[in-house]
Amino acid sequence: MNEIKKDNTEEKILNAAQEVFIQKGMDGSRMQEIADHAGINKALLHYYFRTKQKLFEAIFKKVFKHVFPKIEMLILSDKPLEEKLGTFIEKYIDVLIMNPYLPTFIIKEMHRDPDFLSSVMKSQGIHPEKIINVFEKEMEAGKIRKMNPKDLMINVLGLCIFPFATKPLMKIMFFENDKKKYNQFLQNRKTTVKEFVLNSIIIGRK
Amino acid sequence: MNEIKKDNTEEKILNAAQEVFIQKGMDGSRMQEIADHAGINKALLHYYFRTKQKLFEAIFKKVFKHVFPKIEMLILSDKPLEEKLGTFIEKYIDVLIMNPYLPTFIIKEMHRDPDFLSSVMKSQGIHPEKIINVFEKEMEAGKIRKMNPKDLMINVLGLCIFPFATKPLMKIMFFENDKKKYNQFLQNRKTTVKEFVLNSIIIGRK
DNA sequence: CTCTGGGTTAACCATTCGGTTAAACTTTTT
DNA sequence: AAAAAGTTTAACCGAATGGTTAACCCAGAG
Repeated sequence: MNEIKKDNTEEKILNAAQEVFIQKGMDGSRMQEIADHAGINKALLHYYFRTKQKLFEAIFKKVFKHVFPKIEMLILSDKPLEEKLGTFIEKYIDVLIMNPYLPTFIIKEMHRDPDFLSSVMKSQGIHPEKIINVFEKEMEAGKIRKMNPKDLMINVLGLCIFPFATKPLMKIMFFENDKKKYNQFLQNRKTTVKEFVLNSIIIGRK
Repeated sequence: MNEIKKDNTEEKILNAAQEVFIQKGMDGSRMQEIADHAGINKALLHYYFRTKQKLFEAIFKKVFKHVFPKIEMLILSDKPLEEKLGTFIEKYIDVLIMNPYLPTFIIKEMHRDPDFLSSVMKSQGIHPEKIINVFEKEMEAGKIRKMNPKDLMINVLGLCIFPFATKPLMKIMFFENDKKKYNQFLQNRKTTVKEFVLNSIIIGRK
């Protein structure tokens, strides 16, 4: 019983905290609101996670992993680059469609406490060099246009993430605040971003 | 004297508020900190701008204009699209280099209060349709690849803005936290983004 | 010279918020 | 069944925060 109950409460707290923190950020969130959301007493929050800071860090670490999914396998596989990049873009946009507030949350909080971001990244072991190496090899082999591979990576990430990070603006500017139109646009992005990137980097495409 | 003094104080407040708000956001900023920054008393802040909300709105409106610079003239001029897009990207990245915290600020606050964003946009009279029309004409004329012009606009904006919005992450991931390397990268972006976009959309380029 | 009125300040107020305490309740151990 | 250990709650605390008040300062008008 103990186990089940404990897990249950801790999980309820984590879910509630994630929802509130992601929507309002560390500064905008209140412990009371998280407690209400989890259907428990505020003191219980402090019982499980002593301070707001500790609770927030738990959430941030948990959420951060989603932003850097296990893409390495994909990119490091032995399929042709065109295919690898294409599937990455599709899968990644799918992840973002499922977690649309994630980019904004990370962007907000990485500026608030860059040192913490730094420590989280170290503990996660993120190695862009591997992917960069793949790009470089393809360039040397004349498969794709020569460019700074860091630019390429950043461009792909930016094209995927940007519409999510700026959702309210996009919705107003381009889609008359229509949720459906905007969501359809995001779905299409899986194709359009792929096309845009591949057209740019694949030599002699079409 | 009165005039000078008043303008002076109001300006000092606006400058201080802008600096603090942009770095810490509405939620993370304290009226006391803004007062200290402006070298005045906290009560004086409330004397000039009755509430934190009103002060914040003044800053947001002021700052928002920078994000949507007067690009229309540029895009609507009669130069070839290639040149127009190129100069836009250069000028816009220059604006961002001068105001690097701007994108994060806007992203943060547009999520906190989308209705306010909406009202600000209406009052500013932003018309992406004009630019979209230009793109559509060029596509019909066979000058650039056919695609959703909204995607094109969003891609260009995203490629420009993304590295600024994610500065701490970028610095750690790609530039060993080295400010100079990162700044050099941003400078180069003016060229690399231009190349990336034009390679993708100009038919038969190179 | 004094009176007026905007600009400025110190002191204060009410509320909110993160965090603590002590007691009650529940489950596990002995 | 009693003690021990773990979980949950109501009540409370001190600091921080947005906002107010009342008085002060001082330039310009009469």
